[in-house]
Amino acid sequence: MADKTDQVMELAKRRGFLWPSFEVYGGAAGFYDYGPLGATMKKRFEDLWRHVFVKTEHTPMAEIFCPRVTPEPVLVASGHVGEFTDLLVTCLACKAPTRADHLVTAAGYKGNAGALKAPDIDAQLAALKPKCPSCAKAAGFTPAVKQNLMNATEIGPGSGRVGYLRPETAQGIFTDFPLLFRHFRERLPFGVVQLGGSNRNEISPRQGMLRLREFSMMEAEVFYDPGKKTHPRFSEVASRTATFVPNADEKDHHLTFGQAVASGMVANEALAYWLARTQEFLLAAGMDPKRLHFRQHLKDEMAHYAADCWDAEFHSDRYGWVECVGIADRGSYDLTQHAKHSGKDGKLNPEFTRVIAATPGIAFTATVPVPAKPFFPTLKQDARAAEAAMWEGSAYAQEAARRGLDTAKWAERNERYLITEKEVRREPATAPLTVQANGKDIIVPASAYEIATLDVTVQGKRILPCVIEPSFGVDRILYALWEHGLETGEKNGEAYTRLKLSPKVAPIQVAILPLTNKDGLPAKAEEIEWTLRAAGFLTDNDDSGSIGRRYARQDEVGTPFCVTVDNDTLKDQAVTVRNRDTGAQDRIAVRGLAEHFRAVFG
RNA sequence: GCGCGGUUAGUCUAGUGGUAGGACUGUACCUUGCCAAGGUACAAGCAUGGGUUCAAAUCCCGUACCGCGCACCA
Repeated sequence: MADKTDQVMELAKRRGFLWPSFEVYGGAAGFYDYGPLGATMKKRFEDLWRHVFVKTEHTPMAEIFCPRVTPEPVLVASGHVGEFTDLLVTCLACKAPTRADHLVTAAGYKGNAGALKAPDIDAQLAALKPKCPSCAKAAGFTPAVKQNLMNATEIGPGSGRVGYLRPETAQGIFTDFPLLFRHFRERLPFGVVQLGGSNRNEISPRQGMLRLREFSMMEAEVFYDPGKKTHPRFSEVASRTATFVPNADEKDHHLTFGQAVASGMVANEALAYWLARTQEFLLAAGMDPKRLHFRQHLKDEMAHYAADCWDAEFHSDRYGWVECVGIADRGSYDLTQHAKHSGKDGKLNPEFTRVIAATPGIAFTATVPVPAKPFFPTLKQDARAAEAAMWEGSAYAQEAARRGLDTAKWAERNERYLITEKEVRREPATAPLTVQANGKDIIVPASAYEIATLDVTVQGKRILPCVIEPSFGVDRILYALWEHGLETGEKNGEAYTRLKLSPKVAPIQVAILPLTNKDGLPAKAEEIEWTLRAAGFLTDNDDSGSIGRRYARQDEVGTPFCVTVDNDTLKDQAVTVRNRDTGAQDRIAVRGLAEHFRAVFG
């Protein structure tokens, strides 16, 4: 009993969309080749994504391309080196490495050894005293160490510099952030996208296209001022509707994106905007709207740094709801990590903390008590603490705090305003001042301090931008388009398959079919085909078998239009254009054919 | 990683130890003149390694790959 997945995979393999990689050598789990039609469709699909997320996006957007081989420190900072791990021990006698959980299980441990932490593994090994599978001696093992599950490699021969194939494309964008910020002329927001391959050495690749060891991603990292997670064009998407599954009740809510923000279901406007754009893209690519929803991560599923996270999920007959896009408000987590790890002496790398323009109109004037000449000799060891207390208790400091300005020059903050303080006046104090410092009241005599009046101007704010990340799994979505597009039924009592691919991603846009192989029709068909190719269309030319058979072939690979060349064509210079979905036929002049299709394909 | 099931042409499938069969697809020619018509011919297969046996697609063991469950899972 072939279910939809079987039908899709059978069709994909038979017609050149998708092939198991390296099959003549026995294959390799978790890898697929895109065949001629699949590769073309993938390319069109990615170009459609660029159209939505770069070309027609009002936020300034740019595409970059980074290497897949990534030096270890980058992935230490991102947390991947610490996360993708298994435990490994080494035999003290023969130095052969073994996976610790296997060893423990083989020695009789009941339960899930894979869930044991390193100290538990060590304890089990000490108790069970297993033999080394390599040398058969029970000589003991080294303590368990974490073995990373990323695909490791070397950078340079024998240099010992460790690298990994990246598990996501995002890190290249984050590490380039200082350069990108400059490229965008130091203004937020802006977005950077990357399309490319990533690798995860999955323990157990499963479910066809849904869990691969090498896969393609399309990721956008959109950087925002943390205080301004809005989008100027939100009104254009606010009235569109979608199905939301919030973590509060895990039920379907049919709402507009505007309502989802207003009700607080989606954390902020910018995030909701990217959800809407994601929906727009997926529907344009051909996903079934009834089989698409947005599911909010459960509270324990959400990473601790994520302010909010929604997955776009498509519904598959066999697999149920499948995540294919993750849209996360990642806060400033990634930039913070890279700022910390690439910084010196434990300080944030200033390359990652960015000065942005100030909000106008927050300059003010206020007074602050400042030490006069006798201050230090008078107060002696309490002087430093008293000075700080005077500053903190001043009208100036209180006004600054009220306005959210951080005036503490020594503060290690991710976010602070850059201010200039200009002293406009200084007057002698008229009364003693009492401050609390070092756990006691300290009286500062009037002779020991003066009153300074400061003009304060906010020049800008030093921040770590936060980021909203729409991250697309290419292979999963392509699978969804095949499954959602697949239409099986009967035609004249025979099984009939139609693949209703969106014209925007179909690998063949127009098939040219000479009605017969006589009377110069094939030559005419070829001439017409080349006209269309020259106009930029993806075409196929099929003169084999009956016309019905050829329509069926094209329907099966999702070709939206067939052009039939008949004997009349030679006389009237017109062809029949047949619509895949409706079967409708139009007579179109050859001369205007390219223009006709240009209009149809948009 | 553990467990269960599977692997025969491009695809689907028959085949309980004795020459691997069919359907569909494909290609060529004839035919056909707008929705998988017909004829003729051709091409194409037992995942892999070992074992048992006079003889293995078939029985046994290992491996790879595929699917499912469990485990794992930015």
